[in-house]
Amino acid sequence: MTEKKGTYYITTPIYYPSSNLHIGHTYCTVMADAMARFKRAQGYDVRFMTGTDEHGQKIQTLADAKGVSPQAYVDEVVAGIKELWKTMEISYDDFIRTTEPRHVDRVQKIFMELYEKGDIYKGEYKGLYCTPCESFWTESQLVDGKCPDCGRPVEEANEEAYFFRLSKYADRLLDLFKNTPEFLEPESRRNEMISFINQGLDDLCISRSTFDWGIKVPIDEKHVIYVWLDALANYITAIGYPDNKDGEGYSKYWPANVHLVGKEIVRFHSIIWPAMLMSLDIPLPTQVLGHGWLLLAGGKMSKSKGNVVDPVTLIDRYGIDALKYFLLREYTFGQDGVFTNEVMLKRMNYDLANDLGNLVSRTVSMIEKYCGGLVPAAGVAGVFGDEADAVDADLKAVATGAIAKVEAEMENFKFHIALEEIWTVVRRANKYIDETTPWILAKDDANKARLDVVMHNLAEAIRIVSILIYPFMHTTSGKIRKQMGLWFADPEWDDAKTFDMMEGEQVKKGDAIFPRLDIEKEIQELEAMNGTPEDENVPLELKDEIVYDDFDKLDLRVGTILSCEKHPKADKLLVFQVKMGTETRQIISGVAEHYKPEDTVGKKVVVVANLAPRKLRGLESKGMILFADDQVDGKETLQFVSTEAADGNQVS
RNA sequence: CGCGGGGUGGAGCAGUUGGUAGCUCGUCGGGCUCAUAACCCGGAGGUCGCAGGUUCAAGUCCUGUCCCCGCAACCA
Repeated sequence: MTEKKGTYYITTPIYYPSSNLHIGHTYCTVMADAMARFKRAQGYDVRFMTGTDEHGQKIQTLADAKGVSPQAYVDEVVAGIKELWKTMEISYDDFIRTTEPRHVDRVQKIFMELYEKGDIYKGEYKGLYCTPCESFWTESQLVDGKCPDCGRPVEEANEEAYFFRLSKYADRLLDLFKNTPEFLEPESRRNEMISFINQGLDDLCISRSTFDWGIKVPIDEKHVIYVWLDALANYITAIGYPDNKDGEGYSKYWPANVHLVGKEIVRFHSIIWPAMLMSLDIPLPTQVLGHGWLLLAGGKMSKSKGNVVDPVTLIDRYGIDALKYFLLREYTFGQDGVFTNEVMLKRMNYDLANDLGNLVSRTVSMIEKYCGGLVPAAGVAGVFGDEADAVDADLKAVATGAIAKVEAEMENFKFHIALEEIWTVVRRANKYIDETTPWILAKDDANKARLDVVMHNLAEAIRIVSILIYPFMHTTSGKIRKQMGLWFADPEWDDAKTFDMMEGEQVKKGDAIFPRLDIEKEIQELEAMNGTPEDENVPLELKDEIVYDDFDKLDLRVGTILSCEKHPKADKLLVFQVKMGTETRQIISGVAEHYKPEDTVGKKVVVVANLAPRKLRGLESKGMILFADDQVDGKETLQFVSTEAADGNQVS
């Protein structure tokens, strides 16, 4: 029996259900799932949490636009998310939604705890307010002193708001990063956070009164609790805090072992969240891990480019296990990785079909052919000569030694190396077949004893592999075990330490575990599915509709770029002098990374000529040059929107 | 002089405390036929961004320098 260990609490972020999830979310959840299954296999009492963060203005706005209630809106999206996790066989123990009463109630209690500790105070959110837009803006966001959304004047206003004394915890947070470096990994993120704190922490605004889709502030019904307090708290409300401090949930599983998060939200999890916990005076999670992003060759995923990777499509074609294996094996935890169909398909073919699938296939065939389909008994050393003993011993050592390596790598979330370690066993077994040449042994009955030992050893190696891959690919593990005659029980993790456990199992050849893929053909078909079929007229995803009068407000003009230079005090800005008929004016654009200044001179462009002037890093910009997104050699870039018409002419 | 990360054979990456430069793919050649045209072996290919320095010894430490990528700021 695998011995019982302690508890292990792992979380994914709670995702924002403003739209369906993509492969990036899938990636994060797959990692958490693999770790949860791994820890369960090791004998830990695992709590694996995921969920959705459902409040906020954006949801409210989306729901309004669709003409449904916010709750109805999120209900639908969340149902889709749960469906996806079900399809992917994600083994979460609980799924928390921030709109659930259990969460709402506990967040309000947490708010009160913080309030009573004196860490929440009512203050004023000072800003410049645009009444029609109901929005606050900072000085730097304004356009010519006016609302950046509607262009109307703003007024100084103070919105009453509640604040959390984040600044109070700056020193303790710095100590945390210094004394407990493993709290946040990878190291690069930690350094970023330290420098962020050193720039000075402001208190955190934790309430809003400009929208109401949220949890009410218990002492002030005009306010709803803003996202951070609401969302981050899920990690403890989901297990019962503060209600059952003595119960099964919180007292058993807190502090969490790992919060797995994307690099974009590391800051909230490693600064705001610990500060909140310090204030509540409860222990901090052991570790926050920031993973990287999956990027596409053409840049980030976006629906308008038609390059969104839909996990469901891939699962339908290749299966859950192949996709999970690829995600975990291909990418280095913590670093960004580039997703391409070719990389994925090669991984699936080389590792899964060629190495693992073929190993099982050839072994089962031989046991059927040479041993009547029954796994022979173990052999002993010293019978078939030193050479035979040596290869046997090496195979055994590699196979039984893998578990310790896998465990060591998994401690550090090195999924890709852990899987690589397992594949050294697979490769060693394939090599063993070549070294022992069973098909030659089979030609002479005198070698039957040796042949049996060889087949036994191969069966053992495969059995061990089936255990080690179980946390990553449990379905595949089951398929292999069925073919090997081991289907009657779930794999016991610690059995991977022992050789010579099999004898007499009835093997049975089945379908290929991972059929070999025709990579060229698959790529073509995937691309065909992704691209919009020519004859289909699929509506674009657009911003809100406008009326003609809105358009008529724009005064677009043709201009010629006379000169261009880099903005002396900004990296991304170029300063253009544009001649539009009688008038030449200075326009600044944030396109320095796409154009060399000298290459733009003489180009004809279209300008929004009546846009209010605005200072950018000290220089005034009067108008806006139009650009179109483009891709050159797979890299995102911009193109001037150009025309041959004469300078100064109107565009309509 | 904002903060941080990185520059290693054609591609993508490993390289703890300094001691013969590894892995996967590709490529060239060979072996085998049990197996999903899969598997196994071998070769070629790198002055580890550049320039100095410390050391018996540096990809690994120090200094300088060039380039790339994140974060923060301005992206009308």
